[in-house]
Amino acid sequence: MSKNKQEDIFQAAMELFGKRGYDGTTVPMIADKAKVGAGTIYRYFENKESLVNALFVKCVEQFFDAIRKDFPQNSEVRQQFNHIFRRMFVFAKDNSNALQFINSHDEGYYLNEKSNQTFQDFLGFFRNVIEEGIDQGVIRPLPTNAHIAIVYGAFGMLFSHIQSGRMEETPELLNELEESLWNAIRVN
Amino acid sequence: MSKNKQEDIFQAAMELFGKRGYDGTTVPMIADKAKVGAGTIYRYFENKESLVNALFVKCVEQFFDAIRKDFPQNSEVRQQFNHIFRRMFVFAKDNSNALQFINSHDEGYYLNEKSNQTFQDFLGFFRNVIEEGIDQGVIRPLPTNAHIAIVYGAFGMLFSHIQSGRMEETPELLNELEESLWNAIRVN
DNA sequence: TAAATAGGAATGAATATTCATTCCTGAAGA
DNA sequence: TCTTCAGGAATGAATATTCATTCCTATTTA
Repeated sequence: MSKNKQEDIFQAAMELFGKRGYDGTTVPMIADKAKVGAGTIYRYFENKESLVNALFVKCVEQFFDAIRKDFPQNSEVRQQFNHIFRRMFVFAKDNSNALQFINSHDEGYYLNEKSNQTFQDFLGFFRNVIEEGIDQGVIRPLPTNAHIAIVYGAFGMLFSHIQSGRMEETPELLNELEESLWNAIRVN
Repeated sequence: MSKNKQEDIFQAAMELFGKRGYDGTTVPMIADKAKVGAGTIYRYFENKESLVNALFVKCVEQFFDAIRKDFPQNSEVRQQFNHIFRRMFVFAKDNSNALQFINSHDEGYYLNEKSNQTFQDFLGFFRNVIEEGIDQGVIRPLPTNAHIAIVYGAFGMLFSHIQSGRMEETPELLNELEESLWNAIRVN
């Protein structure tokens, strides 16, 4: 029997929300998977919406921290890009449920102000790196959001293909993918 | 008063599913928006799941047709890429609801065999072009799914940014984006 | 033993689906 | 030409089910 029920609920909700979506997941489903009573969930969260928001913030912050940790603030932009790219895939491998949950919920109508802000802050980190790159003339002078969409959008679908087994993740492939995406945003 | 109720139902469902997801959309919501009685929906579709599947197949086929039409079968791969890229954005502009619906439902647990197959056939079209490009030595020799994920994944998030107004679509930007994505997949 | 925690059956609201009825349209009859 | 009528289409209230949330009891902890 687990000691930390809140964490059990988070894990169960993350998996179910990630696979079936927010509205496709019922509270009793979460309770079953977490091996707690349905009522117990309401001891830890005010309601289903609070749960999904708390979980979203938690997951995005984990992802954000994983990327920020040891970030080479004073290195070349190319090196910073390498850091971000690698950390994204490491996080994806270690926390595939979290990532699947984030990617399928970041536009949910049930997300509150804090959740949306947290996600914006996360993307803001990429924004800074890209703007720095544009200023230095190493990244193409396009709207920052365009570069973010290319890199993060591609990453999302790459992850989904790896996750589902339609593609195999190897160190060599990762090297190639990093170069592909860098080629997309760099000046020639 | 509209003449074609089935089409009214399709349109309403497409918008609502696209914005709120399958489980977040109720049948009465669809009926209201389509301006038909709730029961009428069941004269045209066996149930909610049949509706979402019929709609998914219809939308993907429309998207597929829009891209296949006038496809330059005998041109260079670079030219074929140009064709696909442009058609995707034209379709996105003219059918934003359809595209939003497709992109948010292509992994839904409620999709049946036919829906999944239709989507795979659609991606298969890209696959052929990319494989041809790899054979000719103009596209990098990576798994085809990797290239598809990069291009289609990036496209999906670019569309989402344009759609929501976070980015403005201009002819110049489109030219740049096409080049960015081609740079991602081409050999250097 | 008192207080806090957990459980899960009970509840009421919301939802998908059904169905008895009404509404239209166009043909038949006067 | 006007009226009647048949049958398919449409409706939305009614039903059966599912769901989020509550609440009372049992269990654990201090």
